[in-house]
Amino acid sequence: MYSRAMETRKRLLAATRELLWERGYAATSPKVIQAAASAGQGSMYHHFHGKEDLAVAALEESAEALRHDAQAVLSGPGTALERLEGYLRRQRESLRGCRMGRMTYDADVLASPALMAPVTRTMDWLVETLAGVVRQGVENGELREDIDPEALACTVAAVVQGGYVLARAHGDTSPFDAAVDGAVALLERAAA
Amino acid sequence: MYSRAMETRKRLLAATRELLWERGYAATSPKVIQAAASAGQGSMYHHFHGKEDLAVAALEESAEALRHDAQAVLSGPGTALERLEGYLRRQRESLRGCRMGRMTYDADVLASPALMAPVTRTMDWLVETLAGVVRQGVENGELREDIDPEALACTVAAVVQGGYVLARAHGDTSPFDAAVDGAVALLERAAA
DNA sequence: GTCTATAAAACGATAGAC
DNA sequence: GTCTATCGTTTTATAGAC
Repeated sequence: MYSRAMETRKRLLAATRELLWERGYAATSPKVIQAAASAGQGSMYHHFHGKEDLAVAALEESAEALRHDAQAVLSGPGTALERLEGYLRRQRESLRGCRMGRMTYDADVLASPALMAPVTRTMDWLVETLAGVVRQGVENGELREDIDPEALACTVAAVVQGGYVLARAHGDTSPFDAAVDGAVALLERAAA
Repeated sequence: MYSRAMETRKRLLAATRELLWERGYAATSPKVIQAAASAGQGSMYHHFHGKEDLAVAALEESAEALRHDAQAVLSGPGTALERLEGYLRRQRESLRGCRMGRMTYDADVLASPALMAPVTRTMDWLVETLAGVVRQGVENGELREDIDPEALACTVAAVVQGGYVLARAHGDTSPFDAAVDGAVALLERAAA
């Protein structure tokens, strides 16, 4: 899956990130990671202490990427409303779900503080960042004054996370897109 | 966990329903099901063809219960808006997540049409039922005419499913409650 | 740094006695 | 209907040669 042009350590991380997204932590065995990374068993245990250690490193990379992508939309140009809509509408592989959000339904992840840490940190950061955008909109007079920024931030983040679940249940991206359309329509009525 | 006053078959189903909710399918072994149901290995394989067969039966029971509960709120008394808010606000063990929704992140479930069927059917039913309530509200003149019932239904369902994910990521129910508060506030602005 | 061999445990299922 | 014994596989990790 990954060419040997990349260093073994990086190939292991890239393969793990992909497999964690696709199958979660518990369902991803060291063996399939090694196969996907074209690395032997010895290499994996040389570069990492074990499956958990490798997964934590991979999750932290994915968390960083997620924050980077969201940051680009949320602190980019445009009004607060435009940035919120941009976050909701930005291209997503909706059927694959959220790299972080999906971990909350993996029992092994829940049981490991080290694995949960990047998940909690990333989702908390996301909600706070969204709340900051809403707060700006309210202060600008762009959004109604009676809006609760923390609550609306959670709603927006939940629409995305829940949209993934609906799409995966349906086996098709359309429920994700519909959930976003509905949310955008509601948001536009919340303009001052 | 379950007293022997209940028949073995029912104890197996009750234990499986609980474990599927708590840990998902892949992470639930026949052994822990048997222990929780106070049933031997022989009993389990007498009453069911195997783990998958038992899980399908358990999921179908949980799906039925979920539809029953949602139906009670959504086709109960009150205006369309009151029923939608009732659905969003009704008591949920938000940290436990959704019995159906969580299955969409279990690789073994995704790979089995038999296990996916109740999940797909239930979520599709939920969205359609919510859309029916929205449609009534629009026809009543209770909700604005420019609302897309299918889209708003997906948004409402997504807020709940995503609220669970946020709550589990945060380790605390408050993001779920905040997401619902934000959604209710938006919905009230969509009144005609 | 990477390889192969090995190990202890857990998994899901089956066999056959009672 | 329920029990125990057993099977073949997979999992995660370690050992030790190269």
